Amino acid sequence: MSEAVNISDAHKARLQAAGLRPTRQRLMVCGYLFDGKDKHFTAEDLFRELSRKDGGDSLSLATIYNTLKGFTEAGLLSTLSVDSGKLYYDTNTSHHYHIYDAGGRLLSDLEVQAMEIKGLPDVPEGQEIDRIDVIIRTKPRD
Amino acid sequence: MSEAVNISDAHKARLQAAGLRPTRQRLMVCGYLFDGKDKHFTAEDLFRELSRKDGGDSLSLATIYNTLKGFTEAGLLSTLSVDSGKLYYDTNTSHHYHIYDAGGRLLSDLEVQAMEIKGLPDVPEGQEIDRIDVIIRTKPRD
DNA sequence: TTACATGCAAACTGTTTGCAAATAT
DNA sequence: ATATTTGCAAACAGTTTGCATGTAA
Repeated sequence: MSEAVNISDAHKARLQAAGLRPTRQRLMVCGYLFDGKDKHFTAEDLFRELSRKDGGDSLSLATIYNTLKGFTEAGLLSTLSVDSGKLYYDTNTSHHYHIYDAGGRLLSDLEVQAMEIKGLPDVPEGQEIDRIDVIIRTKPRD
Repeated sequence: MSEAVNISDAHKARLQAAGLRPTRQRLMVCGYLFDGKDKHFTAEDLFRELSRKDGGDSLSLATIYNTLKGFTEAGLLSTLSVDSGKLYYDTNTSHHYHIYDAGGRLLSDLEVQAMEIKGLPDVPEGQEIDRIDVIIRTKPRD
């Protein structure tokens, strides 16, 4: 029965730990994003999702953009560009790969440790590998 | 001495084979793109590059966009999104991977056959792998 | 001479920003 | 009381499009 309070407290703590003030808007975003399931979405997706809640309280699109940017800088989200044109956010901030069904616009995570990439190239002098992005793109079987 | 004519003829043939009329603008683009070296560039990059030729003749930015789109649909170019926000074109249309130095904004090709990806996941029912995009992102060594 | 390509400007999408009002500390 | 955050509208980047003019076949 005190469930809601506890979840809300967890979000508040998460924000504070990240150095972000727990505003109503940020808590709304947390409430939607951090429910245990990994999510992939654009700013527009999140805006639509939060707007259609009948509660009446909402947030502006500009705040969505600012919030997502802040969360990303604070390490609460990661970003991904599958599309060029729009930026995808991912609640999974660990290093992982993706599989993308362009038709269904469906993006899922793949564990790095399930896959192995052999034959990595030498990187230029003074450089090192930051990370490796892998996107497996699928299409309907002919 | 007839070198220039031959190259120009090759571009003309390439366009015609792709079902595209060899206009002055498309030939200019070919002249810059297909010189044997693989190139990675944005529409803006190409526009700047072709604009600064002192010849005087030039092309509009809209034509650059239309031309690049047409070339891509005709299979003369491939595209790539490293950045989200802008679309990169690649003169290498075979299946290959990339290595990207975000600092220097430098993109290079990697041979698919030099690398091997093990542990590919099962794809959803009725789907098959279209292609796999790999981008190795490098950064200065700490 | 006809279908297609070009160039310009205007439209459009995704994202950022300036600033006054609201809110967290 | 002070520093941040919000929301709006305006600005911005990258890209596409409508339409009159120009060009290839």
